[in-house]
Amino acid sequence: MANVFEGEDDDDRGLISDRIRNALTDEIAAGTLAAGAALDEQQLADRFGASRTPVREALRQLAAGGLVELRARRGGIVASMTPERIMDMFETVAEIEAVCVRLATYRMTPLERSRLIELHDLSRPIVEAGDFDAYDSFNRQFHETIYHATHNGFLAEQAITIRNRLNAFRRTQLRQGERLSRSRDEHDAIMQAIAEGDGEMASRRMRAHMLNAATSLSRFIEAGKPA
Amino acid sequence: MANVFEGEDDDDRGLISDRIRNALTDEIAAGTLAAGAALDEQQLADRFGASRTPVREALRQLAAGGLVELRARRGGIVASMTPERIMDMFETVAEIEAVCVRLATYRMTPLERSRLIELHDLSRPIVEAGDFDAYDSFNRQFHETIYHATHNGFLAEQAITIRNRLNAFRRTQLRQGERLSRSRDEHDAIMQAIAEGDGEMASRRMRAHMLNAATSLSRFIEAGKPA
DNA sequence: GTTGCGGCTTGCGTATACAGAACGCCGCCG
DNA sequence: CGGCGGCGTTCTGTATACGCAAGCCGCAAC
Repeated sequence: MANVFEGEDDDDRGLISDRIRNALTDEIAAGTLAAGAALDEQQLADRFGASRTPVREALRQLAAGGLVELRARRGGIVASMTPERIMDMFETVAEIEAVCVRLATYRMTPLERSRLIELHDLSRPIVEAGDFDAYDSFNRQFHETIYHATHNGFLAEQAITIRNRLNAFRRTQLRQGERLSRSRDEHDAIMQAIAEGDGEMASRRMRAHMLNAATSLSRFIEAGKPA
Repeated sequence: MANVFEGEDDDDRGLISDRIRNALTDEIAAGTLAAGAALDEQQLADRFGASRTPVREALRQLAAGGLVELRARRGGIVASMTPERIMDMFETVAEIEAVCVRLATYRMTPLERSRLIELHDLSRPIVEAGDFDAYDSFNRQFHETIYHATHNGFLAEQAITIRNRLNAFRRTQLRQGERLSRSRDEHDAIMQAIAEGDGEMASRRMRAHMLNAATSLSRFIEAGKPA
């Protein structure tokens, strides 16, 4: 959304502040940095071999993203991501996706529609091969295509932003082949509703689809870490 | 949302970077700083009698809020808020509000329900008196009460954030008494749907309510400035 | 006349330095 | 023995300095 980064997702290249931000994001998501942990600027600067300035920028960006909390003159701490909060985020993204697919159903151009169908067809061999990484990539494309088909740039940005935020906590991805084919089946049902021009139906199915994915993950979260 | 500031809304006090941020926010919203205007860090630092460091922090925060755009090594410009983009924002907030009221209908506690009814009743004398400022304040409370009644903290934060973003461009508020009573009537219809426990109905009515307010404003925006 | 190259200028990204506020600790007093 | 106040440390907030990358303009060559 707001932050316009170059095409870089690789580290080790580009702005140091971005590298620090990415590293901290990973560590927070991985739980290496526990919730509530104090984030000392000087300390982080030393760790990354940089000065405090880029560390500060990284912290500000993370604060904007909700990963850290900044108290005036008392430094930053890792935001506490309770299981409840993560579930709230899942529900929110599910609702937003539901809105997106409803609007997209009514507004997508024939070109966008064929592009989506093409994408969806492409996912069949991926599921059959059980290629998780490929499916993840496809899945992202699939949903983002829907975002853009709303023809509402702002809404699309919001959806992508929240989705990315959530992805930070999704490293423990589902690696069950079963979930893969179920996901595709759900996509299929959504596609059908879109084809029939029934936005409301597509919306309900999308919401269910997202919540299914969420509850599959929730077990890990519940069992994983209390905070 | 993410940025936790002290209770301060007054300027002239507290962190300099916050003062700069507030000042720039006001100027951008007021149109003093036109869309696309270059934001030179040194220049701004001189204007505010500060150094570049707090200016940078302010710009980063504004970028996170979407008010300015930062291109790497090419400085910042005021984000171009086209009428289309503002309408997109209105539609997005309308959809999110619709989601909120649906969830709230199904989840609100009796206490929250009575609180909302109480609030709604309070708005009648305000409308009759034609007190725009008071209605604005009430309206904010009304909607935020609904957000919180979703019992989804994250969703509530998102709703408030987007609503606040939009408010920056709402200085040309509607000052028509007619709109006031229409707004209250629409609230009334929403309340009725909530009372009947019909979340879908409440959702549709909320969406219509928000879009009504948006189209009322759009004339000003269209007529006002092209960018 | 047009196009490509090279130096110059501007301003961002980062580093370092200084001042003030918050927290902890120790000693003193009740 | 416990509470309170002063002092020191530590870390944030801000200021200043430096290097480099990108844009721009002019000149020269074709």
